[in-house]
Formats: sequence, structure tokens, C-alpha cells
Amino acid sequence: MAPLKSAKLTASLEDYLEAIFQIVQDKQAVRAKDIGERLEVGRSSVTGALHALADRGLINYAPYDVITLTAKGSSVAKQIVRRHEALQDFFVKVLSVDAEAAEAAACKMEHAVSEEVLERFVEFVEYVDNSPPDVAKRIRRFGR
Amino acid sequence: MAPLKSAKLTASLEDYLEAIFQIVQDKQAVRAKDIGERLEVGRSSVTGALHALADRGLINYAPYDVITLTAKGSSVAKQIVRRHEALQDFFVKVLSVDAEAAEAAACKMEHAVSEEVLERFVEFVEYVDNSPPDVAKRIRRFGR
DNA sequence: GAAGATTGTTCGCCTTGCCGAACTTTGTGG
DNA sequence: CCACAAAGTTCGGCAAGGCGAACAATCTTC
Repeated sequence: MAPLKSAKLTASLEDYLEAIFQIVQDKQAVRAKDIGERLEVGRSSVTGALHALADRGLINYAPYDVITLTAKGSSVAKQIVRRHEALQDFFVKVLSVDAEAAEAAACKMEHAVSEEVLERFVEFVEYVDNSPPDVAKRIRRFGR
Repeated sequence: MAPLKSAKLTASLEDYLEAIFQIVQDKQAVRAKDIGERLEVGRSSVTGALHALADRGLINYAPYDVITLTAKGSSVAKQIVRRHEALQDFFVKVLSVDAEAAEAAACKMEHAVSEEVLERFVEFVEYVDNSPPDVAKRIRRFGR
């Protein structure tokens, strides 16, 4: 097995990995072009990122060949998606931010949340979800 | 008046400006060395950042001279500090994260919070602060 | 099975932001 | 006042990450 750079991912590489994961889910093939469109970067930037992800053992990549996630890449991607969704859930369900703004906020903040704080966000959403309707409603509509 | 680059600040420049603001508050003089120590960067990096902040009209800067915030710089710094404190408050008072972890989390996330979401965080903290003790306590101790 | 379009890659360049080494300015003690 | 330390600056270099132009591979379509 090749030696892998297991260093922490940069925010940018997390975005790429997340995009790849999501494209795999709703289409079969992952085209570099689609990644670029989703992240709004040029094709050549995508190629560079693919090299970096491959170096870290997160994707299987060879020039002009099909792009797939490794097992490791898939599990890292899932963690990233979990962070994103936890934040978005929190913004929508607790802070009553509209879905679109919540999405944008989650995109930017997901790279900055520690594991510890993330867990608290998740637990808070669960708490609200499991609260009796009156309490949940009060929390959701605080200040309004 | 010189033409100013009023473009949005980078995360890094926000950190520098915040540091300057805080140093002004608890000492009189702002020494480049102190900025560097607080942000854990070298002296030469500080000089570069000072140029960038001066270009944007946020600080008064001349080589070897005293560093002061302009009116604009001061008001921008206050916004940044407000974001930081709002997040920290939220982590401590609502998510029950311990002060140190909350500080670290706020440092990283403060650059990624939109104005809209920030307001919701602030309002949520106010809501909890103004809730009857039993409600507030329930929220603070959710899941525990 | 070529022609032409689409997609992917490479290359050189730019910006941001950091660093260390060397130099300049400032400040301090004798 | 002068030598030396401390603080600040400049300069060259490096890594990440983006871009566009030019080239290469692949796909599509007749």
C-alpha cells in the first residue's frame, strides 16, 4: 500500500470531497466538470484537488479515468456531510433561519466546528425534536 | 482623501484587527510584537498585515510609528468582537460548552457567520437570558 | 472511421499568508 | 554619547488555491 498523507484536510479539500460524495449519490458518474460547477471553480482547479485527495488516499484517481471514493474517503465524506447537516438542521429547526440561508451558513461554518461543539449542536436539535410540542414551538419561535 | 480598498476583510485580517482592538483596550500602546504573540505569527507577518489594514483605511500606520485604529477600523473591529462574543455566549449559555472550548470555537467560527445568522444567535441568547429560570435551566441542561 | 465537440490535463501565472534571515530604527544603560 | 539590545521592516521563498490558455483524450455523430 502506498504511503498516505493523512494530514487534516483543508477547508477547500473538504468541499471537494463533499461535492464528490453528493454527486455520487444522485448520479452514477463523477465528472470533474460537475464538481467544478457545483463548487464554482474551473476545471483545472478540480484536477489539482483530485490529485491532493488521491495523495491522501481518499479517492481513486487516474488521469481520464473514473473517479471513485475509497473506503476511507467515503467515511471522511460522511463525517463532513454530517457536520453540514447538523448545522443546517440547527439553523432551520432551532434558529428558524430559512432553508436557503441555512444552507449557505452551514457551507461556510462546517469547516470550523470542532467535534465537541458539533455534538452539542446535534444534541440540541435532538432535544428540540423530542420536546413536547409546546416547548419545541416556544423554542422555535423565540423572540417572535 | 486616499482611495481605500473597502473590500471585505479576509479571515486573517479580521483576526489582526480584532487583536489590535483588544490590545488597545488593555494596554495603551499597540506593539507589533504583541500582535504577533497573540496571533502566534512572526513579526514580519504582522508588518504585512498592517500594510493591508492601512490600505483599507482601518488603521493609521507608518513605519516605526504608533499604530492606531481609524474610526472606521474601530467600528469594524467592534462588529468582529460582537460576533465573537455572541458565539461564545451562545456556546457557553446555551450549548453548555466550557469556556475554553467555547473561546476556541468562537475564534474559528466567527469568520463564517453571516449577519442574518448572527442576529438569530444573539436573539436566542437573549431569549434564554430572559426566560423564567425553569425554562432557561431546562434549555441549558438539555439532554443531561 | 474521421470531424468536431466535450471533457480533462498541464503549464505558467497570480494572490494570500506565512516564514526566516538580514538590515534599519529606536530605545536604554553605562 | 555610544554601544547594544529590542522592535520593526524588507526581501526572498514556500504552500495552498485559484485562473486561463493550450494541448490531449474521449465521445458523438455522421
